[in-house]
Amino acid sequence: MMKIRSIRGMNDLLPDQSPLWQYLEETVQGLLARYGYREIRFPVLEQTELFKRSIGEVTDIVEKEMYTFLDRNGESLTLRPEGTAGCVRACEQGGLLNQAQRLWYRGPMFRYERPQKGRLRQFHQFGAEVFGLEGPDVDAEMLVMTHRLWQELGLASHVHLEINSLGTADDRARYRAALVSWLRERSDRLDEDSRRRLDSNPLRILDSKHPDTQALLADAPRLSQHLGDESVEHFRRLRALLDAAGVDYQVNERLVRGLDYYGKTVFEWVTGSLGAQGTVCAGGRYDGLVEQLGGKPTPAVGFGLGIERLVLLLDAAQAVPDSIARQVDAYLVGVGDVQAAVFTTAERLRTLCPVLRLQTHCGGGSFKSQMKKADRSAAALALIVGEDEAAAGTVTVKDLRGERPQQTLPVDEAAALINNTNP
RNA sequence: GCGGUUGUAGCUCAGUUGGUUAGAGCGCAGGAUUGUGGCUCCUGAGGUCGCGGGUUCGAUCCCCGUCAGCCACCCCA
Repeated sequence: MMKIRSIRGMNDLLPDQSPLWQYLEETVQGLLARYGYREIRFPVLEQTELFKRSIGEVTDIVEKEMYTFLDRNGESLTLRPEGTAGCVRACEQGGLLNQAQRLWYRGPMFRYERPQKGRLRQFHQFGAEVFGLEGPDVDAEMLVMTHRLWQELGLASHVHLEINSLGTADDRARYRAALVSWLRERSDRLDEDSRRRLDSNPLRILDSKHPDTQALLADAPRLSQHLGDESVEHFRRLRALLDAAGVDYQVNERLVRGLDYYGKTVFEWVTGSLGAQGTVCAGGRYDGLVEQLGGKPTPAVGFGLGIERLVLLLDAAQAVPDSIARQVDAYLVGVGDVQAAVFTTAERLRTLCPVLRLQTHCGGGSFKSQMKKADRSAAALALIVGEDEAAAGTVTVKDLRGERPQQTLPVDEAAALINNTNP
């Protein structure tokens, strides 16, 4: 019989990897909480229309990368390709947008793409969104916060920040017209993909990887010269705040981002250590989106952070903390016919040592093999209950990693010892 | 959707210019050591050589197809 495999690009997280994910998730969540962000959860599945209206009809995400299918009643549904649209929908529906909100979420996103390093069909993101604040102070706060994250994760030397301003919708429309007419006169020098984008999404031509196209663009009209006073001032103040906070950045005029709803501030944290998919965290301002989805005009900024990419980067940067290797603090073994005593001892210890991660050996086997398992578990302590201990109500505490001598103590005293010595 | 590359043990990989029982290291299980793990030594389990077809006396090896993984393009976190 044919074995069933997981769907392409949808990976399992096996237990050897999950401690690293937990470490990362706890670090990020802790940081968000320290900046006053609150968690929001919303479905993985939404009406297709939501994504078409927010991401943009002619973006690649909507055109060819969405997991879309018909529900039993004929309604078109889509597995979320990103979080912002659903977050806005949920906030609007939940009546949250009549005041400022700092929110975060985490979970799987889905895009029908060819998998490669750092890119999966089901991938996982943290998202943070702020509503009701015009910035640029919150824009800067987000960058200061993510900057702190890299420091806490030990990745500060592996990422750099690129920022740009896309201006207001009007600024962009004027620039788009100027760029398109300029490029059209030289369309014979454009690569095929870029020529196609002339009609669909001309700004994306700016960050084409094609060398000839990049060379051509050197003389093209510049977005920065089409920004209105408001956008220029917003960007200037953002840079001043970053300077004051000591956050290094590069202004990248070619940084345009792929989703239609961005305007004014856009940014990417990029690493060179991950191959072709070097963007680890990216986002920007989207002041028009809430209104576009039927709400009141509401300024907003947000970013997404790719968990898989961050896990890869932690490995590449050798920034995985040693502490996650130990998932069990103590391993309790039983010698002889002492099963009842094993359980009562273990339960007593779990009551008296509430933070102790205590694994009891099950499945029998020789004392020697049980000790071997205790060692392999990476536990710091082996706890031994033999016939003698069972009869006396004691337990033997053996330090597997350090120099402390082995001791046989009444269970309550052993618990006190463990509480005093175990981290 | 296009291109490149790789599929041999749980993992990392040897191997055969086509020839009997396909190997190693790590891991796993047991033992040397009947209440003490790690180090050492011994033993053992574990393989449709991705799948299907073809050539051949004979294919893990050669040919064709197919599937999957990886990397890259496009795009994005």
